[in-house]
Amino acid sequence: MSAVRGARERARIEVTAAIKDEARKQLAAEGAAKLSLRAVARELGMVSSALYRYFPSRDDLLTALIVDAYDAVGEAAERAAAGEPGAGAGEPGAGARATGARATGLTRWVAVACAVRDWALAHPHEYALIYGSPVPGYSAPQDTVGPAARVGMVLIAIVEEAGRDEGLALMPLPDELRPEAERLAADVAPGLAPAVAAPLVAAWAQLFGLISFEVFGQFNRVVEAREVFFRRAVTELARTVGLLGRPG
Amino acid sequence: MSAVRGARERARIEVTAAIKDEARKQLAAEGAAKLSLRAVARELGMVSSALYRYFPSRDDLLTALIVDAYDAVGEAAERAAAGEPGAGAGEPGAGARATGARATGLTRWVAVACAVRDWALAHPHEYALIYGSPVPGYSAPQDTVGPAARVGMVLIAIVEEAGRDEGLALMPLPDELRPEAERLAADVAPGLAPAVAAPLVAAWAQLFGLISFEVFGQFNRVVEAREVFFRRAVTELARTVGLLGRPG
DNA sequence: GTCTATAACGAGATAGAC
DNA sequence: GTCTATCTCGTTATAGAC
Repeated sequence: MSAVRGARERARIEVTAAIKDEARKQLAAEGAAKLSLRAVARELGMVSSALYRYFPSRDDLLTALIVDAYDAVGEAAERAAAGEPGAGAGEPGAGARATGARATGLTRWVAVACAVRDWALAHPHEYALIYGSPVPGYSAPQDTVGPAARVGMVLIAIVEEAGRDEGLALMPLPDELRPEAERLAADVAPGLAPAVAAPLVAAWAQLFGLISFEVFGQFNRVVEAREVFFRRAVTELARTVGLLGRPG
Repeated sequence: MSAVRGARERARIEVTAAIKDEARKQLAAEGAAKLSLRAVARELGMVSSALYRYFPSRDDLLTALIVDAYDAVGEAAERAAAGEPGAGAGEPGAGARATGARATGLTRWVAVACAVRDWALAHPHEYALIYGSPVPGYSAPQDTVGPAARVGMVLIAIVEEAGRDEGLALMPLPDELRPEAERLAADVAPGLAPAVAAPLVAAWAQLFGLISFEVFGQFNRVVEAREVFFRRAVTELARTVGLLGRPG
């Protein structure tokens, strides 16, 4: 009985994964707006109504893809922040680990930025799904806000820790921004100094501006040495959130 | 005879404009991926084959919409840089004109950023068309690169002029970025110092990162006081391209 | 209970004959 | 330009296999 349920659940998980994989293929080929349950079913050799056992509607399938994408980029960011390898040139502590020293806030910041960029370049269509134009007629449910926040949380944690361990070199918070900064800090990261909340959100948006321009082709015929350019830009970005120092 | 041709040409211009207007409506309703010549024709009371006398293909209609959008945001940026009103809170020289003084580089920079943001918020679907996810199956022809460059050219001109009139306070150009910066400066703005080219392109991308996050909904439940936050962020951004000073 | 298949609905796109 | 026959789509109801 429990073995049967185990087998059923395993089968269910496998079919669910197959549906999402096929849907991701269509995402790449036709775009999110044209994602079609029938086409997915056809390609899988199923009948369209069978898909409704796994996803109650087309929008629910889209939501699952969006959550998966946010989770994938969030996990890449978390691994990079923790100093795990895999991102290649981006991981922090490549030199510091040898000497036993902890990676600095700046190094971790750049590592996370590079990890997010690497993921985006490797999965441009999933990146477009979450950071590109909204899908017409689709409105994201509450389920997406947690996964969507993961990358931002990683950046917050880096700056928070660096503030404790190394101190931050911040611009003074302008008066006109004080109420917003205090609300933001309280809302999103209790314990974060209001003076760092506003620059941090700005740097977060600006980081994805750099990545979006590269992934969406705005850098064609403009920027050629993209990785070195990106590393330089996000290092300067780190300075605006108070993370000082020059890269090694 | 020439009067007849004049009337014909006037009619052609009017119909072309009507087609593009209807196409823009569909852009808003269904997204660029589902833009269909047939639906546009139906809505205009024409037959689909008649549209082909105005646009040889769906992609040509898309290209026209893209060029129009780049031109519209480019013109908004150029007007703001020239100190023309219309953007509301953003125009430079509001105080300086009264005293007869020229707007500073920083003031003009912020004015351009605000004008681009205002345009984007007023035309979110056209903004998505040019700065959002690429349209699947569509590849932009050469005709779009000129209009696409207009906003960037405005930013370059502001920094160039400020460099002549006020001087710039720049970070030193790192060696690893020197070849790219020199190529970029030579390619895109002869006469621009290589040390400013790289930060300028980065600031350009980051500016659109701020706007995209706002237009695409990433700031929902995160940033509430969006205009004051935006003005602050782009002012700080101006500092990274050597435009110094605090806003008035 | 869990799944798949058949059939159907209303709406819309599409291709081709006329 | 028009009309029609044939596709697609999301979604539901229903019946039967395991």
